[in-house]
Amino acid sequence: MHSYGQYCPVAKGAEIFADRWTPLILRELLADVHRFSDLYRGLPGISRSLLVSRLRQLERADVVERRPAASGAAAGYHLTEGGRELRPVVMALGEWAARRAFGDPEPADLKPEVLMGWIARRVNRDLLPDRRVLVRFDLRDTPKRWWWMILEAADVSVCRQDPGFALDLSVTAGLADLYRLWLGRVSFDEARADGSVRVEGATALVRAFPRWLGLSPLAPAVRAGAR
Amino acid sequence: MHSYGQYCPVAKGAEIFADRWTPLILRELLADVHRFSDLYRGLPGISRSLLVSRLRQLERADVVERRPAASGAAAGYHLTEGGRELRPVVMALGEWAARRAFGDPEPADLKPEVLMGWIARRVNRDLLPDRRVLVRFDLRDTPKRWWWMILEAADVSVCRQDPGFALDLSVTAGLADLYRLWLGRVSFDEARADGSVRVEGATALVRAFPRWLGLSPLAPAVRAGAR
DNA sequence: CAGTATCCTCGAGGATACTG
DNA sequence: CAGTATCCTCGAGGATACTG
Repeated sequence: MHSYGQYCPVAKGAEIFADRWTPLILRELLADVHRFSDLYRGLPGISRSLLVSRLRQLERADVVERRPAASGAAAGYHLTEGGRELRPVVMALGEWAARRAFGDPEPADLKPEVLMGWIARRVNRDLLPDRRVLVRFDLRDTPKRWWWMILEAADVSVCRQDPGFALDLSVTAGLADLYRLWLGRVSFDEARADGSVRVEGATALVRAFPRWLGLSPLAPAVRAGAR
Repeated sequence: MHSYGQYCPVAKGAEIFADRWTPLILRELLADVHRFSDLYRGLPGISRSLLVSRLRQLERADVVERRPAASGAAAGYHLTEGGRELRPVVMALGEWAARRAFGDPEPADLKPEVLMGWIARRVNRDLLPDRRVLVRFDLRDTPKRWWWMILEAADVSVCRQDPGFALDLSVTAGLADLYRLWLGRVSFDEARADGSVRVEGATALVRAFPRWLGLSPLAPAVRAGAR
């Protein structure tokens, strides 16, 4: 970690926070991603060794704590109390960018596996019905179009193969359209109205789906910036 | 500027903000430092070419605007409206660090010329008397001990030579003590009580001095973190 | 004062293969 | 799954001298 050689809180904070990849690693940890492989998959472009090195730096700064596998619990990285207090910093940065540095998506920034992970993690599980729901996403403009999401109160998981049991809902959208919706650049009503996102299935489920879908925590800021 | 290749506000914000030196440059601009040489002097350790390159990046990001010299006004760098909106981000980072990553000063972090600049810029000029006040600082544990500060409602300036006119106040302190005071780690009363900072001169001026001295904007957070 | 131009260094981090 | 070990590259940025 680079030292600025200044006795100033902004300098000390920047030494810890303002390093390549670190804000994104904190974003993942704040979104309750804890396992090394999940962090790695959520940050395409980082190398395994750089991720390890950043996590070690954050451990030394008392922001992250590595919990070895215990009975029942998998090993993983967790924010300390001090680390959790970085949420307002990450949010302030994201809110600023949502308003001031966030345009329409560039194709190179759109990654189906990243978006599917974001969506799955933010599903409002307490609003789900008392049974397993299977949703298929058809990202019609991508090479590997089909994604399945299994929604249960206990867990939401994503897979690339048809799990084989009965489909409840089918969502059809362009990749950019689904990104725009989840990030709040367009509302569900707008996306439905212009046909960019289509949801099909039993009427009750189609109606419930928008409530299950938890948008990005930055969706309100993106929405405000898009007007 | 490095791209993270993600359509996410935190990523886009980090591309602009979370780069080496950038948070400190923004701190200076937010503190109304505008001239290239003043920015350079406030960031010991940066090279001229790196400062130029960071300022250019911030111009491209629409955060900074370079105003060429006009009649009466010197050339300088100014925050755009979007740039000024980064203040909550810089403050959130500083407040976090003040609470969680800010201990007692390391000798290598203490630089008299930096601290004198900070103090001069934050003097409460509207509380000054209706005349010029000359204050001499004796940083008794540093090689170049003597600093003079000329306080006027219109401007506060620092110099290394005795300006020659009558001295109003004399402040004697160790360098670390003066840093601790200005950053809020100790209060004026505590510093006076333990003798770490001594102020001498006419009684009325000695009484008024603590009100003239505007502490760091992060002093409340440092104070809260130091207990 | 406010930079630019040139040359060069070194260390951050990538690529790849391997491991408990 | 969660890393470590090794080797190597390249580009960010330092040093220095110069300029309108």
